[in-house]
Order: sequence, then C-alpha cells, then structure tokens
Amino acid sequence: MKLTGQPRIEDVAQAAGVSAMSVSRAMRGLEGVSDETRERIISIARKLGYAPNRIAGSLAAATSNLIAISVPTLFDAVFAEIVDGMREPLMRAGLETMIETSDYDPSREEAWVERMLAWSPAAIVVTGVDRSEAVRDRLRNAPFPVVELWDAAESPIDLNIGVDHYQAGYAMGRHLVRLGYRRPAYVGVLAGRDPRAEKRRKGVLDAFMTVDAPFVDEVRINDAPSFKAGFDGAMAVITGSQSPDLIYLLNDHLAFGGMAACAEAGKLVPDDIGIVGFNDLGINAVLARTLTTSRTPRAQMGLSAARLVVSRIRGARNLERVVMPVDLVAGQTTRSFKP
Amino acid sequence: MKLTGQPRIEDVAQAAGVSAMSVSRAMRGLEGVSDETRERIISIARKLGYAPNRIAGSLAAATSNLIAISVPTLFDAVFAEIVDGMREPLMRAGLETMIETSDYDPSREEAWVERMLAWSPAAIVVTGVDRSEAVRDRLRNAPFPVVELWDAAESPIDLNIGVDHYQAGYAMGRHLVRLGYRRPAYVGVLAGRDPRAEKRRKGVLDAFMTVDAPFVDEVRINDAPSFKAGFDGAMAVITGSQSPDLIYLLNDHLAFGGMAACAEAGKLVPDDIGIVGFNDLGINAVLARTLTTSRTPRAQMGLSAARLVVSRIRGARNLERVVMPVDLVAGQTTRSFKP
DNA sequence: TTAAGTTACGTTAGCGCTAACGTTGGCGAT
DNA sequence: ATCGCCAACGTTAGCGCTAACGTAACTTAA
Repeated sequence: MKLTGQPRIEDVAQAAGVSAMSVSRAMRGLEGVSDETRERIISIARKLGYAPNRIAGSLAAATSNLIAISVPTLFDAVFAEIVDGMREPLMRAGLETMIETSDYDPSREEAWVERMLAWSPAAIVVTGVDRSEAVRDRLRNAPFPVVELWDAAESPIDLNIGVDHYQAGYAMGRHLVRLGYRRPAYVGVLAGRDPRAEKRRKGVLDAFMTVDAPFVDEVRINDAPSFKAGFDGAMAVITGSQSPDLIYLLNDHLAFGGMAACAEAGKLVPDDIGIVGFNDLGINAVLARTLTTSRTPRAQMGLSAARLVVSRIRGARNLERVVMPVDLVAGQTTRSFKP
Repeated sequence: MKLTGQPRIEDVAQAAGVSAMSVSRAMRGLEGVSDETRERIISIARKLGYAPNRIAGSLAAATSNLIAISVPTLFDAVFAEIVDGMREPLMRAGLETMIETSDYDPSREEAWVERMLAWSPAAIVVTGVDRSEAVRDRLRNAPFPVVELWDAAESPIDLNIGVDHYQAGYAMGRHLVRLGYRRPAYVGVLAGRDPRAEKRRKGVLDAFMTVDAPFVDEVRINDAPSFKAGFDGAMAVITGSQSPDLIYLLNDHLAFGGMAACAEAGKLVPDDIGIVGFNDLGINAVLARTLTTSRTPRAQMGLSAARLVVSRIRGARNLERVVMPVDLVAGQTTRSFKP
C-alpha cells in the first residue's frame, strides 16, 4: 500500500502469511501451491482489492499480455470487423489490445513496430504483407508471434491469415467477362495507398486481358474511400468520353456511391452499366438491387487469427498460413437500381 | 544487451561515457544535459538501435504513456470515427492506445476498468455516463484523467465531451411534430443495451407527448444494430396493425434498413410514412432521397477529447465538460424513395 | 531402511528504468 | 577571496513483480 494506494503483492502475502512468490503463483494459476492455500490467498487478495501490477509483472517476466494490432483505419468497416472478430478469443485469454491506425502509411507502421518492440508484446498483428525488408527483419527476429492479416503472403514472416486479393480480382474478372462485359473502368484511390486494392485491380485486369479488354478508363480519388468518393469517381467515369459498360470499384463503399451516381446520371444498373464492388458489406441485405461483389470473411479472419495467436502464446510451435476463400456474390440482373 | 538482445540504457550510457541517468534525460528531452551531450547521446542511441523499454520506464515512473479507451463496439461507424478522431493528437503526444469493446455490457466495462488500473495508464476514456457508483468511484479516485465520451454528463467524473441525446431526441421530436406527424413508432434494440438510444427515444417521446401523441408501436430487435435489423424492425411496424405515420429508428443504420423495408412494402417515404434516423452517416451524401437524421460531431468529439487529455497529462488542471451541438438534418420531402 | 523423488513452499537476485537526492566545478556578486 | 548559486552531471535506491534456484517435509520404491 505504498505509492499508489493500491495494495501490492507483499501486502497480500503478509495478510495471508505466505511469501510474495506464493501469491504470484496463486494469482496466476501456476502449480506449486496447494488448493487450500491458493483459495485462501485468492480470497484475501479479493478482500484487499489487490490487482497484480501488470507493468511490474511484464518487466520481471520480460513479456506482457499485450497484443499489438495495426490496421490502416478503423473507419473502414472491414478492419473494424477484423478487430472486432479478434476481441473475443483475446479477451478469453486475458490479453489486452493495443491498436494503431496507420492510415495506409508504411512509415507510420514502421515507427509503430519499433515502438511496440519496447512494450514486449505477447504478439503483434499487422495488416497485409507489403512492407520494407527492414521491418520484416525486425518482426522475423521478434521473440513473439507475428501475424500478417488480410492479405495472403507468399513468404509469411510467421503466421498469415488472409485472402488472395489477386485471385479474388481475377475470379471476379472472369465472371464479368463471361457476362459479356468488354469495356471495364476502374475507380479506386491513389496507387500505392492500398496494396490489396491494387492486387485486386490487377486480377480483374488480367482476366479482362484474356479477351483483350483493358480498362477503358481509370479514376483515382485522392481521398479516403467513402460513399462520396465512389459517387464522384463513378460520375467522372460515366460522364467521361470512354463510355465503359462496367465500373469496378475499390470496395463496396465506393460501389454503393457508384450506384447512386448511376441513378443520378440516369444510367440503369446493370442494363446500361455494371457496378462491382468488394467485401459484401451488410448493405446488400436490404437493397432490392444488390451489388455484384466479393464476400470476404472478415470476422472469421479476425477470429482465426486471434485463436492462432493464443495457441502460439500457449506454446504451440506451428507455422501457419491460412488462405481464406472469397465468395463471388452476383448482383441481381433483372431489375434496375434507383436510390 | 543482456536478455532480449536489445540494447539497454546502460549500453548507451557506456558508449557515450555518461551515466544512465543522463541518457534517460537526453532521450526524454528533460533538462539537465547540455545540448552538446544530448546530441551525442541521441546519435549514439540511434547508432546502437536503442529504444527505451517502456515497461521498465512505466514501472519506475509509476505511470505509462498508455491511453485506455472503451467503446461498446467498433462495428458501429460512430465509435470507429470517435476512436479514429482521437488517434492524431494522441500519436503526436507519443501516447499509445489500448482499446476495449464492451459490447454494451456494463460488467465487461467494469472488469476492464479494474484491469486497466493495473496498467497505470496516462488516461482512461469510457463511453457514456451510465455506470455503477462503484466504477464511478474507482475512476474518480484514479490518479489520471478520466474522460466520459459521447454522452453529456450531469455530474461528470472528470472530463466529459458528448452530445445531449435527450435534447437531440426532443429537438427532432419537435421538428417531426411541426411537420404534422402524430402516429410515431419506434424501432430500436432491447432496452438497457444502449442507454444513449433510450435517452433519444425519451426525448422524441416527450416532444410527441406535447401533442398527446405517444408511440403507437414499438419494436425492439434482439440483435446488433444493422441495416438488416432496421429492415426487419421497420417491416414489423409497417405490417403491424397500428399504421404509424412515422418510424423513429435507433440510428442511421437501422433507418436505412427501414427505408429499404418501406420500398419493399410499397410505402413511399415520406409520402406514406416518415423515416428518421440518428448520426448522419456518410450514406446521405449519395442518396437522392436523404434521411431525416441528427448529425453528431463524432470525429470532432474524438479530436477534442484527445486534445483535452493531452493537455491534462501535460499538467493542466482544468475540469471540463463540453456539450457538443447536434444538427438536425431534414430529409427531402419532395420525391419518393425507391432503393 | 534409505536413497530418490515430489510437493509446497521460501529466498535471492534481478527486469530496465527513473525520482530524488547528491556532487562538482564554474561564475558572478559582494 | 569566499560565499552562494546554478548547470550539468552522477549515485542511490527503489518501482512491484517473477525466474530460478533453494529447502524442508513427506512419500514412494526396492
């Protein structure tokens, strides 16, 4: 009860007539204390309002119960869902979550990784696989599990759970080619901002190139992905001179904005123009005219990643790489969209 | 360079020919080292790849650079935006974010508060003001700033930034009464799940009671708020026997689902029935037929909260309570909605 | 019976840092 | 000259916990 007014392990030890070490063992559920003593210690600890000082514990044990997670942004429901999906297993395992939003900036992520190393986390989770060799090295040599999430890694640093964005794009592209589209346009954010989006774009493009049909137009919004960005981008493409028969947008947020732009411009979807997104956000559940999109297992990805991390922390030594399936969600093609 | 292979402060001290304390002072920008020595120390630290061990530092200083934030969920864009808004000032101040999602469960929040006390955070941020007196006491006596966010507190624990949900509801209710609506219905989640939503509901109800027009129907979805929940809830109300002339839904997510339900049921909005939400999500920017809703300054709230926290940590002793304005966003009333 | 475990503890020695309190030397004021 | 003061350091003593290593009592096997 010295500095902070909080009882310390020594206070509990004295009250229970045992050593601090026994209290430590009892509180952490380690063996080496009899059931009888353990119960007595725990009840006394509760009575005193004792909570182990995690900082001291982490220093002594040279590890913490912190999981450090970096995502580009929480504003995008995709990452919010991934993080949300991780919470439950992490909570069960008594792990706390530290979060970073890098705003798609590799240098911010890099600085954060360095900072996190100073916190001896129990594990670190980063988004995607595209980062400098220097950071990869730091993570490879880290004394804790590392998860690369959301994208599929060719050579993972350690654990990897994600979807193959190129393949998802390619599969969607093939589907669109089969439907007869030949003049695709692309609407996304500035190249380099979102490596996963670029991979999907490349997949779609490659699929269209099998029928010699490259993008006839391409708009890059210099802004965060949003309904508005999709609206503006799609509008630019629609009112442009290339008259595409299809717009592939970075994700469903943009795609929904794109549908609205079509409505505004008097274009029927998909009669006049096709609109395709990515992720399958919940919005499709309530639209009479659903988007064509790709369903990504976000929550499942978070859940699996968290479980893997927990099992690793508990001692499992398996190297895992999980590529999760992306389901193609075909939009309705019989009625028209009017928001 | 002992345990973890990471250089320690002592390694830097020896390399620079000074004491560990001087390195500590130099790294933290404290006075007591000459500019010359400071630069030399910092350059050597960089050369060695030294990063201060935050855990050891936090233990010695009995405080950390951690900000602990609890929100009900990140899946709701509102909280994602609040957290996102806090990131920038926190980052600038060198503070790390620990996050908890309580899923609207007070007992989870309570347990988390106890856990966080063991981490000596620099500040703690909780959502809303409705919590047990026991938790309020713990937070009041905490040796760091506490922020209650998103709701306006009558008697704040410490800092408070939020909107007055009752007033927002009341203002919206008055607006709706003026528009001539007299048979309102409510669609929300189970009572007790979301105290802020209940306050808004009460505000709307009180406004309607000024013209003796209570809710004619009320549906409580036993599920997370989503497009789908709004769709289902609104559909239940529409197909019910009370024929409301207006549906007030918990938030914009539900309200958008509600609009879709109206379309599905062949009801014109607002000709046949009014649909009202809360928050003003970005979706309105792309809808020809916009929702009637209340605009909440989420990002601004996060930003202000973070700034306040930072200034407090830096020594300011001001007690602050900020009630932010909620703007009423009137929906278009001239054309009909068809998704 | 006795050596060799086993259980249930206690003791020791830090983990890497920082608050608080020295100490030293240089400098201006008297 | 010598006092006091200040800047620029160094020293000491932990912060509260846990890994690693004792140790005593008790059990088991041959």
